[in-house]
This record gives sequence, structure tokens and C-alpha cells, in this order.
Amino acid sequence: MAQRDAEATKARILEAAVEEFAKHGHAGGRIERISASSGTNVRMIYAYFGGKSGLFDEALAASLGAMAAAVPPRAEDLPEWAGDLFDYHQRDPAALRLTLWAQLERPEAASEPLQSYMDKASMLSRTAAGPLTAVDLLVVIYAVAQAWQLAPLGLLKANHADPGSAGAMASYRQAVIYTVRRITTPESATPGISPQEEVQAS
Amino acid sequence: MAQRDAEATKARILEAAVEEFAKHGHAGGRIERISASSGTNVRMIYAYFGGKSGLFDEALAASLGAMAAAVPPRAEDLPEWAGDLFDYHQRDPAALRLTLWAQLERPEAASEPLQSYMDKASMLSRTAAGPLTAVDLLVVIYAVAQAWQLAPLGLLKANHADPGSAGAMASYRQAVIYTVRRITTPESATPGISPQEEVQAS
DNA sequence: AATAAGTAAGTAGGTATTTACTTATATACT
DNA sequence: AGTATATAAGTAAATACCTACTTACTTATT
Repeated sequence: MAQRDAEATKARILEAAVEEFAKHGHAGGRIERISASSGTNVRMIYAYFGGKSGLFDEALAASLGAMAAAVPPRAEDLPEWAGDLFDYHQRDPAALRLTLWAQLERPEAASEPLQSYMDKASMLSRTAAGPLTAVDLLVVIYAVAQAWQLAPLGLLKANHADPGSAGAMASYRQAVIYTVRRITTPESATPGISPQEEVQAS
Repeated sequence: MAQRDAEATKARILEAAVEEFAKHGHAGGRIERISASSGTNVRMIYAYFGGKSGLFDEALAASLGAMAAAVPPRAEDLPEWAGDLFDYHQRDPAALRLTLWAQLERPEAASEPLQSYMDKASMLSRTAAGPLTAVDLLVVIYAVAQAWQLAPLGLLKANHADPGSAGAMASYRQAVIYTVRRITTPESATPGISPQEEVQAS
């Protein structure tokens, strides 16, 4: 089956690594499982990625890159952007899970100030929300977009018998959009806030 | 030194387990390290907790219980409650880290609908925030309170050279309180929302 | 032929869990 | 009360199994 194609096998390994590490994290992820599910050999991982940690870091970067490309920031409509982020995490939880794993297991891995963060922040800098800086706004939007994926199931069950049902999901999405709208819509009757923004559509 | 006191050693093991598992999670946590740092023997963990997973689950429950006791919900002032939650996570990140680990590694562990969740939710049910249910409100508040602990360092560095400095922390706390206030304060000029709530003090 | 891609079969060091045993404390019996 | 006995608490060491990483080799492509 396999012609010899270094790029292709490298990509196959990376794809399998994203899945494996998203499921089990760095400590729980198994090199052997990755090589098996990618149809390659353990040795290739060391040839191409240097080792387990190198592979993890590249898998994280690839997953984040894919997400950033799939859900580009929309400064004009932050509530809808949050909704898109929610949908993305819903469809493919790998990126979210990988970032959580990285935050817990390899906090140094994502500690460099990435250019993509800067770009997004400066995109939002004109949409200041009261005393929140653009970075703060990003932090909150990310947090709200993933709040329902992070919430303990036991809590969600207090609202929906099946917290994973389509109906429940739709209500979560609504809540995300509503919340971000409340945060980004300028206060009407509070002094000390410059009233420079336009009101956004629902 | 040691008279024989089952309860005391059990408590010592649990305390060490909270620390170890908060640091390294279930897969990364080491039974031997826990027994060493608690000044007991590996065997006792199996006698008292059944095994690694049983110990993890009890450590999680203990940590969550301690947090719930230390930061009781304040239905009359949700923004300040969120601030208190933020402070707690700041002072002792163990509970937050343990819940994240549990969510990733043992999602079934926190899947039972806990009574404490029900209680908190019903406490907030009178403080409905627009279309958000009480549970939704809880989900958002938890998410916002821990947003800055979860944010990648690379993003926070876009705002503060030292994202862990006291000044940065104070600004995060301000942002948490501001955000929750924006969500829980009733909208003034938007149709379709029943204007039943009282305004809360800042 | 030379080089790059791929494979199979190790190796050395860990890790959770169990087994077999020792020491302390409580209970029963005379 | 004082001794024998049962039970709970604690320990050390081994078992059985993994896991990341290497060495030595084979196969394809130019």
C-alpha cells in the first residue's frame, strides 16, 4: 500500500498523535498506540519528532492552528464568534482538551507570547468593553465559549436529564451568545464609560 | 512518634494525595510519592482507599468539599462571590486543578448529580439573569472565576510583562467582578426580558 | 551503488498492586 | 488483676506488567 512518502507519514503520525494526546494527555498518551493507529513504526516518531514531548508539542500547535484557521476572530460580532467557538469545541473537542492537558502537564509549552494572540488582541482593541482590556476580553470569551464543556456533568444534569442532547446543546449555545452579548454591549446608564461603540446585532 | 491512629494516617494520606494529584493528575501521580510524603506505607493506601483510583476520587471530593466550605455561595452578591472564588483559586489552585484533571482523565468521577450543586442552583434560581437558568448562571460564574487561571500564559503576557505579579492579579480580579456584574445586572433598554429583578449593589 | 524510508526485536528502568510478615492495641478468660 | 488471644495497624520486599527509547537490520527510490 505504502509508497515511501516522508511528508505523508509525518502527517499521519501527527494526526494520530492529536487524537491520542487529546484523549489521554501527555503522561497517559502511549507512543506505541500512536504508531499503531498511524500505521507506522515507533522508530519513525523518534526520527521525525525527537520523542514523546516533541510530538506532543507539535500536535498541540497543529491542533491550535487548525482551530484558529477554522474559527477566525470576528471583531464586529463577538457574540457570534463565541458561538462559533462553542460549535467548534462541540464538533471537535481535541483542541480544547489538548490546551487543557498542556496547561496542566506542560505549562511551559504555551508560555511564549504567540503572535496570533497579539493579532487577535489588537483586532479587539477598538471594541473595548468598559474597563476590560482587549486581552481580558479574549480571556473571558474563550472561557465562556468553553464553559459548558468544562462544567461537571453532575451540575448540568440539574438542568437537562441528558446534558449531551441536541436540545441541551442548543441551549448552551444560546447561553454563550447571550453572555458574551451582555459583556460586550456597552452599559446604558453607567457614568465613566466612553460611549464610542456601535450596538451589535443579536 | 506514632501511636496507632487510623483516622489520622488516613487524613495524612488524603492530604498528600490532594497535593500529588493536583500537581500530576491521575496518570502522572505516583502512589509511592504519596506514601512517602505522608509518612506511611504504600500498603495503607490499598487498605484504606482500595487503590490509586479510589484515592484520587476521595482526594477530589475532599478538595471540592473544602472549597465549597471556604467559599459559600452568596446569592445576594454574585460578583463578589465570583471574586472570592477567584481568590480561592489563587491561594490554593488544588481544587481547580483536580477538577480539570478529573474532567479530562475520569469524567465519570464527577458525573453524579451532587446535592451541593442542586442547593447552589436553587439558591440562585430567584436571581434569574435574563434567559439564563440558575444552572447556566453557575456554569458561567465558575468559568469566569477561573478564566485567568486557565488562560495560556502567552496570551496574558500581551498585557502584563509578569502575568503572575500582584498588580496583574488585582486587575484579573477586577475583571472577574466586572464581568459577573455585567451578566447579572438586568438589561435596562432591551425588550423581551421580563423586568422582575431588583438591582444588586455593586 | 548510495541514500532515504521503514521495520523488527530488543533494553533498561519504572509502576501499580500483592504477598507474607511484624508490631501494637483491644478483648476475653481465669 | 494478670495473662492469653484476637484483631487492627503498619512494614518490607517481590511480582507482573508497561513504557519510552535504541540498536541492528531490510527495503525502496534515484
